[in-house]
Amino acid sequence: MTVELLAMHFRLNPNSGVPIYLQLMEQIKHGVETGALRPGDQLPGIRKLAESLVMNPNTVAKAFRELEHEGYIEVRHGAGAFISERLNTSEVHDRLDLARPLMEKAVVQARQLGLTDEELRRLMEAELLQLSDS
Amino acid sequence: MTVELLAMHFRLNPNSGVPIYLQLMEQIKHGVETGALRPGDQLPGIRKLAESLVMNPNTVAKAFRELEHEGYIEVRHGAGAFISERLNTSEVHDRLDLARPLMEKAVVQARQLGLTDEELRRLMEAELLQLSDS
Amino acid sequence: MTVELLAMHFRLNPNSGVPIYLQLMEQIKHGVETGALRPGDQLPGIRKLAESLVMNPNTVAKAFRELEHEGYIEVRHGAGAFISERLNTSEVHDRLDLARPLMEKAVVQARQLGLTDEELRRLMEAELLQLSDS
Amino acid sequence: MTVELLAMHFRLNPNSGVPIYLQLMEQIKHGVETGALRPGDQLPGIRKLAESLVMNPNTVAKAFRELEHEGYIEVRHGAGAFISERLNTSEVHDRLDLARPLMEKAVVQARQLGLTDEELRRLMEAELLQLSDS
DNA sequence: GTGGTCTAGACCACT
DNA sequence: GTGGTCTAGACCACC
Repeated sequence: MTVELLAMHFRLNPNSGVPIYLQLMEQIKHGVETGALRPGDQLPGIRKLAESLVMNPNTVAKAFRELEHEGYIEVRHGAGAFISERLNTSEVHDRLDLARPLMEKAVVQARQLGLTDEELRRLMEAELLQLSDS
Repeated sequence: MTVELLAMHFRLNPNSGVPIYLQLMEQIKHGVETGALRPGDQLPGIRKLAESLVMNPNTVAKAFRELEHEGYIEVRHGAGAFISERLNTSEVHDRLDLARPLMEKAVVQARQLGLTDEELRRLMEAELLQLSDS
Repeated sequence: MTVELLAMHFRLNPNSGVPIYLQLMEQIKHGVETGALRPGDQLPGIRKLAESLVMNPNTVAKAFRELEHEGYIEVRHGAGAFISERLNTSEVHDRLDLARPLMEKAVVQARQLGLTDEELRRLMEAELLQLSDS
Repeated sequence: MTVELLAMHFRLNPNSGVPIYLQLMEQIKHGVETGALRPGDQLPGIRKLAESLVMNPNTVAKAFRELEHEGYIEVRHGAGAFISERLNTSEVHDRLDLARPLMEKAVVQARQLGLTDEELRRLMEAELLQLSDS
C-alpha cells in the first residue's frame, strides 16, 4: 500500500485529552494489527508526516521512538522507519478478524441505545476488570 | 448499600498510565450507571477513602471536585459527598442493562482469542471512529 | 545519601560525541550498580537537576524516560522519579565488587604503559567480541 | 597478509547503537594496533568491502575518509587504500602486548561473574574517570 | 535524503 | 512543585 494514502487516514484530535503522539501510535498499531501496515513497510519520513498531519516533527519523532521501544517499528538512522519484520502479524490478524464482528455488533447496538462513548468505554473497562479478577 | 463495601471494590492501578483520580471517577460513575451507587447514597469521606486506597487525599478531592462539576455527586459542606438526587438513573440503567450482555459476550470472546486489553481498546476505538464518520 | 551530593558527582562532557542524556543515564545506572543510588531513593527533580548540570530540562527528562523504559527508575507523575524498587541490586553489587579490582588493575597498568582511552576501549571491545564468538 | 581474510573477520552489528562506519573504523584501527594490518598493506576496495559487508559504499567511504584524516591509512587515487607507512606501529604493538593479558583476564573474569557488556563498559569508564581526576 | 540531539519556552496534568 | 506535552528551530550524524 502507499504510505501516502495511509497518512490521509489518520484521525487526530488535539482536544481529546489524549496526547497526539499517543493517538498516532495507536493508529499505527491498529494499522499493523489490521494488516493495513505490513512488516517491512516503510513509514513516511518524520518531517513529511508531521507536515501532512500539521504537527511538530518532534511529536512524530516521539511516537516513532515509543513504537520502536514497543517493538512495532524499527528506526534505521539515516534510512527511515519500517514496520518491524519480527512481528508475528498473521496471528494477530486472525484473532482480530474473529473478534471484530462481535465487537462491531456490540458497539452498534450500544450506540443505537443511546450510550455515550464514555459510557461504552466504562462498560468495557468494567468487563475487563471482572475478567481479570476471576 | 454500605459505602465500606464499595470502597473495597475499587481497583486502582497506578501504573496503567491512566491518572488515578480518573480511575476513581470512572469507577464511581460506573457504579452509578449500574445502580451499585444510588442517588442519595453517601460516599466515604475524603480522608477515609484516601487512606483505604493508599493515595493522596488531594487526589480523592480532585476526583470528587470533578464528579461534582459533572453533576454526579453533591458535596455538602461538613456533611460529606452524596450521589446526586437529580440524576435520572433509571434511564441509564435500562440502556446499560440492554447493552451489557453483548459487550460482555464480545469481551469474553476476545479474551479467549487471546487479544490483549490494549488490542481490544484499539478495536473498540476504531469501531467508534467508523460510526462517527458515517 | 543526599541526592544533592550525587548531582555534584556527575561528570558530563558535551563535546565527547556521546549524547549528554546518554552520559547522564550511564552515570545513574553506574550509581545504581555501585550502590550509590539505592532502590526507593528519589532522584532530584528534572528542573533542579537540569539547572545544577547546566542543561535543558528536556534533556534530563529524556534521560529519565529512557531509564524508566529500561526499568532502572520509576517516574510518578507529580511526585518525582525514584530508583526502581524491583531491581535486584545486591546481586549486581556482588558481581561488581568482585570484578572491579581486576579491571582497576588492568586500566591502571594500561594507562602507565601509555595507552590512550581510545586504544583501551578498542582493546576491551576486541576481547568482548572474542568471547562472544567462542 | 591477504585482505580477503581480514574482511571476513569484521563483526558489524547494525543494532548496537554504534554507527556502522565507526565500528569499521575501530576494527581497522585495532587491526593496526595488533599487527593484523601492517603499514603498506592494501585494504579492499570500497565497493568490494561494502558488498562483502552488506552495507552502503558511502558508509565504507566515510570510514576510509575518517581513517585518512586520522592518519591511519593513505588513499591513493585509482590505486586503493593502504595502511599508512608513517605509523610507528612497533611502539603501539609493545604497549598493547603488555596490556592485553591483564585486560583479557579482567574481561574473562567479569563475564564469568555474569556482568553484561554494558556493565563492563560502565565499569571501565568509571575507572577511566577516576584516573583522570587524580 | 533520512533520523537524532539539544535548546528555549509555553502550557497543561498530577500529587 | 512535580513531570508531561507540544512547539519552533538550530545543528549534527548517518546512509
